[in-house]
Amino acid sequence: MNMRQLKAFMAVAQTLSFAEASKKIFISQPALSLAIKNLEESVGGRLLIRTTRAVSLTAEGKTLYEKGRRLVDEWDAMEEEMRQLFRLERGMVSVAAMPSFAASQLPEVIALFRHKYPVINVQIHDVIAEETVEMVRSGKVELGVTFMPPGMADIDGFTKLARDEFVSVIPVGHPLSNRETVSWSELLESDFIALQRPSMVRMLVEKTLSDAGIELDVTFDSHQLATVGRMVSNGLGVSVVPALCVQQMEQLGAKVVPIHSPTVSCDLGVLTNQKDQLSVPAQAMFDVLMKFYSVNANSES
Amino acid sequence: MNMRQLKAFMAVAQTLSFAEASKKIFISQPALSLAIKNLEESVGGRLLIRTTRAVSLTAEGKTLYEKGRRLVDEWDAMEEEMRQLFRLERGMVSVAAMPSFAASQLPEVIALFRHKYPVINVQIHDVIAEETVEMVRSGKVELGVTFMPPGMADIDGFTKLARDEFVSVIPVGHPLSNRETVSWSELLESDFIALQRPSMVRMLVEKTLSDAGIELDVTFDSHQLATVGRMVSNGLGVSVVPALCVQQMEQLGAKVVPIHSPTVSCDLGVLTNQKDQLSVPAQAMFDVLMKFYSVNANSES
DNA sequence: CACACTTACGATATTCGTAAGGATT
DNA sequence: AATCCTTACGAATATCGTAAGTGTG
Repeated sequence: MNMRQLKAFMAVAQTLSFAEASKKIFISQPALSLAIKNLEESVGGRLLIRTTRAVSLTAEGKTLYEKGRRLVDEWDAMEEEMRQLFRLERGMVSVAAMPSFAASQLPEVIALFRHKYPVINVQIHDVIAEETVEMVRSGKVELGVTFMPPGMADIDGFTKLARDEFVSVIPVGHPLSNRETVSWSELLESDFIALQRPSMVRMLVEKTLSDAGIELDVTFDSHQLATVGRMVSNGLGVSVVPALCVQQMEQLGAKVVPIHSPTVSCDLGVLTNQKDQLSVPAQAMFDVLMKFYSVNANSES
Repeated sequence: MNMRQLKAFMAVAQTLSFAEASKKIFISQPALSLAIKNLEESVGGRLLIRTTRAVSLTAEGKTLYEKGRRLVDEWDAMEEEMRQLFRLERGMVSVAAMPSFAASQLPEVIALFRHKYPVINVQIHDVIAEETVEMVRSGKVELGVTFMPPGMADIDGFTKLARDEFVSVIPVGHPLSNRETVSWSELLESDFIALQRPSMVRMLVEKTLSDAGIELDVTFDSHQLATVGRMVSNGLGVSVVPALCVQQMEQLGAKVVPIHSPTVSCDLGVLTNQKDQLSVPAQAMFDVLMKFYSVNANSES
């Protein structure tokens, strides 16, 4: 007994005619006849009663028809679903991203992805950088977008998207707000607004400054980048954020100025769990991310 | 995609090894390899990740494994059930029988059937003769055992089992109780106990007597043959029943004596719905019935 | 080198379509 | 005679097993 035979039987059971059924399933009528014969031999008895003028089901045939209908439907649904999965006409991809990325570039990336694959669902986990790593490692998500801290650079499954140079965020009207660049020492003459720990951005800033022997005095801190931006634009002080967030900060009404001495920089990239191969939708999302940054890089050069 | 390929995939998914899986499903390992390859081509992408040392499932492979497990289980169950149906290792037969048969020979027949086919369930409908015919005609039961009234002899789907000559039932100690035979006129000198209408037995007795110009005066009547028998054995009167019921009447303590002038007789037989072929269990029951009566006929000759 | 999967290839089995046969209306 | 299913048979396709190939630990 095989699926072809069962489908042949179902077609005959529905039409009660070998001739019609054979057209329905696109085989010749003798081929159908043979398929039914073999099916009957396989199960050990008659399923159909053929008189020269009419075809009907035996009691056992009726049983098989009832059971078979569900099975064939499920089979076809499964087959179609598998094809859809590979054609990206169905499916889901789960992505974790650190807040500074989730709030800045990610919506654009998702819009691009969604435009290209309109029926693939995207599950975003907006979590701190450390948890992004953890979620990828544990398999809760397939992709994670985060900064790769310079120290732990040899985790495999990290693909660099771009190098990010941190920039200062300064209120409009502040003495430094129209400068081409500012130095840390100039910046720290104003009150400093930082992200609350634990935060990768906060950590990178602190580490760079402490390496350079500069002391950071944090006047205000907040969990949300948007709050930091708003505080700056209201003149409460200055801050430093990844270049990722330039647009966001400007929209919040603050000025953005590059910093030097020392620069704070970090690699932005995609994490994947190397022991699992990416699903088709995850690979597609990965490609969209890569393309997004390669296009951006080209436009900048 | 076909069932063989799916089963091959399930085996690999379970063992995570082509070599082991191939042993499990009794094909060579290259044949398995090819089956998986073809399955992957059919669905349009990779289901398994093969490194030289380990096999694992892709995300899509996991989906197929989950869906496929149910489907394969249901398939195997269906296949086995169909085979069991034809091997009479599963199934049911529904039989209608008129009360005089249901209460006399039927238990023996069922015991024989059950001994031969211990797992086939038997559904008995103990109904009056007219309803036996109706239940077969409407398909509620596959077989009906009843008398075929002489008038409507050309209903097809009737197979004669035996000719039944009605006998008189007489209390022990009654003047006629030790006779070889009795005539109707002798019998009707005593009070007559009959089955209540509607009853095929009652109808046959009345018809025969009225054809012979004999008037029947019914003193008592009852629905149940057992009650009639008990009433006779308690000396309330005499009755006439099908020869089928001889044993039952004797067990109830009455004497049974053949009658003549005129004899009442009728064909006992099996009704089937000619437009439906019998199911395997119904055919088996039919055969048991036929054998039961051919053996009985032989033993009497 | 050993192990595990893939590819190559000839043999076997299955399935197919065309043509002919048989039975019923 | 027309219709419908079955049988016959050669061709095409699929599947199989053996043997050789490939890549990794």
